[in-house]
Amino acid sequence: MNQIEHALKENLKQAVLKAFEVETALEDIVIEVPKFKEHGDYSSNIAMRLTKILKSNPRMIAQNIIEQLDMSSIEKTEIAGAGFINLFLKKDVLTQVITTVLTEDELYGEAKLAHPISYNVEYVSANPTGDLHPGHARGAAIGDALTRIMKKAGFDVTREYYLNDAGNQINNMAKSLQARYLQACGLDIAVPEDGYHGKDLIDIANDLYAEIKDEYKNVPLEESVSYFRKVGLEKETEKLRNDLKLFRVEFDVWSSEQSLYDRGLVQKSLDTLIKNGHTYELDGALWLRTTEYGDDKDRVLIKSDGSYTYILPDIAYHLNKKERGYDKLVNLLGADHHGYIARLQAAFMSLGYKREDLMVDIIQMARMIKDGQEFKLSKRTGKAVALKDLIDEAGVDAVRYYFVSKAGDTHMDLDLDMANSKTNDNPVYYAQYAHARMCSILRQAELTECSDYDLIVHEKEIDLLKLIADFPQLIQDAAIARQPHIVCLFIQKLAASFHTFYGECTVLHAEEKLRQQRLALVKATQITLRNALSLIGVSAPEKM
RNA sequence: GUGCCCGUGGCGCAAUUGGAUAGCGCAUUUGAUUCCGAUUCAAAAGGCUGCAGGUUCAAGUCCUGUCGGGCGCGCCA
Repeated sequence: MNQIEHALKENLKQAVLKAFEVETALEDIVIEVPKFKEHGDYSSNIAMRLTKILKSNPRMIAQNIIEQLDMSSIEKTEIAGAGFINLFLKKDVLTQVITTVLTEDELYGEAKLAHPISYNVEYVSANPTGDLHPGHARGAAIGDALTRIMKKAGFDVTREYYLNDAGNQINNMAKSLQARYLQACGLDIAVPEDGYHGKDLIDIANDLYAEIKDEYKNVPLEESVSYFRKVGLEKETEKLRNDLKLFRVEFDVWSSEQSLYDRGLVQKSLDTLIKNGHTYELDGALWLRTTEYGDDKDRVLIKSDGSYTYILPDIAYHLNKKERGYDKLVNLLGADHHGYIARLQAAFMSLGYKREDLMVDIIQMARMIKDGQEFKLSKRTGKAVALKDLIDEAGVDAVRYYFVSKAGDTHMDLDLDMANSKTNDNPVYYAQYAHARMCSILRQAELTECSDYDLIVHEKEIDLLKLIADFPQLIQDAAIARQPHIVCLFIQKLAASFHTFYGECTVLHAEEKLRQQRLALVKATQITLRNALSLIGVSAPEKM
């Protein structure tokens, strides 16, 4: 319906020009699908928006506009409410979408942009020090769906994971793994207080012991720690990749923090900040004047002992992303790090970049519910709920769908019992079942192309058509707003609309000509639903 | 103490980013299948959008205050 909407907007624009000799930008003409069918297939509030300029009452303006409309694709118009212009389309404008969908197939909904903006989208970026927890899982599901949607919308997207493989937390991980290894050797060594107490390190240590036995048992701790650092990093990173892959989440680029040091980029960004005059020395430390750009206090870059704080490599990382040529950077950040946004953005601007080129979206924490009780999710207590546990409990499809179906900035519960249910109360199965139903119908009949769809007139058929036709625009909306849950809402509506249609309109038992046209409609619905599900990374089974 | 996020029928969430009568699912009550997959459909009931002001043609949405919940507030990462 991109095309239909575009044509309507152009139509309205010309009508406004003819009626009032006022030039309006196409993007200022807003048309929408009304909540209520009685309000037409589309409606526009353009008359109300023009009241200020024209100093006239909106219904009068609306009247003048509709008199100038090109009616070739419009059945009728109405003025309603405070001055809405409601547009009712001719039937064949809607039915032609069937042909479009059947022709484009898996490409239906996809947009091609002549000059796409390039986006770098970073998400998850969990430290390689333990298992992924549900908060990471939510970020992974949303980030993956978002990037699929943005790509479908025609954006140039790179999916990126920032691997914090340097810094204190890695040393802590190394010492913790070292302790676990020595425990495996039979020694009574405690994991450091500020170390990582998760079960994953025990598993890695046991595997390691099986492999190398006592090789490092009697090596002085200071000497062997670098070994455990290296091995721990490798194993933890591998585990991250595998878990994410199991969750159908993959990245185009894995960026290493350590390599920022190795390539001198940390030093370079430090030099830039100093050169730009955004730093000062105090109490033997070097500070970044982030308050200059709205942070609530300045931040230390170099501690008085000469070592760097964590923010410095992060600054280098963002500099590096911009220097790789991306127009826009998007970060999906866990809500527990929201306090970090202001200083990151301030640092970004200190490098000379524009605030709007770094967009940070918060992914709220999620509570896991099982048997009516909450799972606690602490990575360091050793009693963590991991991504893998979730997959075992409810399956990849259900977990992904649940996370994506709620807006990222809302606090949500994931009820694992519901995610396991195979009935109407589970939106994933509801949509998948609809898809299987469509495939079942299509299996039982030969589909032939129809030259026109004159018999598609039933109210439920038209409802389906409108949804299908809206899909391309919906993808644009979801991509621009960075709100993948919009696609899930669409999936629910489409599935529900199909089930209703199914109840009221027989396909296989209809008279031959109608049967063919309805088959084509079912096929178009099936393609659209499948394409929508694939944007969420959820399978569209042909049988269940 | 201070900053950010969230308060929408019993529960979980929507609301086309300021638009028309606040929707959907679950749960509750009632109906529908000799027929394309009942993992389905139809219907009823359920609301002063936490509270109080304000902004305008129009507020769940924006502003101010207030109450409640979550998360931050290191020369940790």
